[in-house]
Amino acid sequence: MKKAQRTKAKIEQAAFLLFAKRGFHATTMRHIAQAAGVSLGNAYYYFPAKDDLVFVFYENMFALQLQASKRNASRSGKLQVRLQTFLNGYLDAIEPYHELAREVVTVAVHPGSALNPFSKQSRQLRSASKEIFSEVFGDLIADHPLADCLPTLLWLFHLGVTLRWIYDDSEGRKPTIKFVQHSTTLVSKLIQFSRLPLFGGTHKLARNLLKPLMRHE
Amino acid sequence: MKKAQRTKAKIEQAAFLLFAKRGFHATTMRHIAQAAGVSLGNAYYYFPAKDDLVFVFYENMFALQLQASKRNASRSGKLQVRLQTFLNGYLDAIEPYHELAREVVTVAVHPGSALNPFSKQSRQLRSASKEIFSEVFGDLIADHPLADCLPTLLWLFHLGVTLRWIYDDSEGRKPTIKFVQHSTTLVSKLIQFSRLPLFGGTHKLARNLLKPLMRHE
DNA sequence: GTCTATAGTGGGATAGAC
DNA sequence: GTCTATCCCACTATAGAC
Repeated sequence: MKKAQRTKAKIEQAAFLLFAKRGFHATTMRHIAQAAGVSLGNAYYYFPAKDDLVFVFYENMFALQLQASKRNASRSGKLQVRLQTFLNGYLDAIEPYHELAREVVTVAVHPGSALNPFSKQSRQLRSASKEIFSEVFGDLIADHPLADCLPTLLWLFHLGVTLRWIYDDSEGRKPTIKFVQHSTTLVSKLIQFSRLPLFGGTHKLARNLLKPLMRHE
Repeated sequence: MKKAQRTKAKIEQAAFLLFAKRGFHATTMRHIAQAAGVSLGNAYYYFPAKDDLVFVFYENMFALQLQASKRNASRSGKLQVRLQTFLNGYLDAIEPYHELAREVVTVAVHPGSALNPFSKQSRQLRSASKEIFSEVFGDLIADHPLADCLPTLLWLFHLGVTLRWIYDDSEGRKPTIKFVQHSTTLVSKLIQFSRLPLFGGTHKLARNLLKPLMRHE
């Protein structure tokens, strides 16, 4: 391993520890540099902005989520139950980072930010996430008239759940659990209903709406 | 008018001009104080944080939107057309602030921020907005089984449209226009469909989902 | 209560020497 | 690649004038 890589890794490790311990805002670049045993300027050499370190942290959080979600996913049963189980597993996995997530959205939502879920930089993460929805729920949606759109829709839905969770400052996240319970029911009902010929006219509409979200892939 | 009010207004005016000219980030408290002809300390006396000035600016944008939207709203015709006209008027009204809006979301989305659309501080704005939806579309939804929820739903929808607009960096905002066209069609179809007895079971679900959003009012 | 002036803290980011 | 020194800015503190 090259020296440069080691230095970079040291800075990342120090940053992650401090982020987890004190949050993003309270962790300064000076803290990170000191904990990593490098100069401030050197930290900036590898990470031109603090947000870049946050992005790497965010990528790691996602990797964690991917693992946990695959583990907890059941491959049989009703769509609603499976969706609920899947999302509950996901929420359990990210629970330790609730405080951090509240801070990260501040940065993530900025249109030019790499952390923004629609950004070019997070394209890989996004594709990987959609892939998971397609794998885990593929058997249930394969014959659906909107089969090509559903992974994207489910990915959007999971973003919504994540947002609800971020804004949930209650003790046991009961409101989020309730939200997941009700929204998965609604979503699976809508998915079922949309199979009916009555909704034939809305399919093209839905596809048009999602097209821009699918363009980067 | 008291001297204090005049000073406060001076600072606000200076801030708004500079925000519009250079953006939030590039405008420093020193600039604002200097342009307003007051000391830095005095600016902080009235606005303890820069974000407080941003919030007042944001409130103003909203007031503008309310006026424009009421002006442009047609009171007859199909729901889809009326929704589309309404939203297009809204988008025209906020168009001059597109650059600024991109910056403001960064602050607004933070769960603890006053600018966050779900925050306590913006309760009045939120109620006023919902009130508008209820006034402008009241005749079409009065007899709907979900009549009590629809203003909140439409308000959420308008937030979604705003977000789409913020992320639209194209020249003439064509993608947003398209989005409004398609999404208003989908939304009005869903509102129509949800009148059918077939959907009786989903009404309680929808109401449960929206309950938390309605609690602060 | 309103306002100025000034000095200082701390943190993000950069320049330039080595 | 790495460091030191420096800049700029949000924000605080304070002492005092009106």
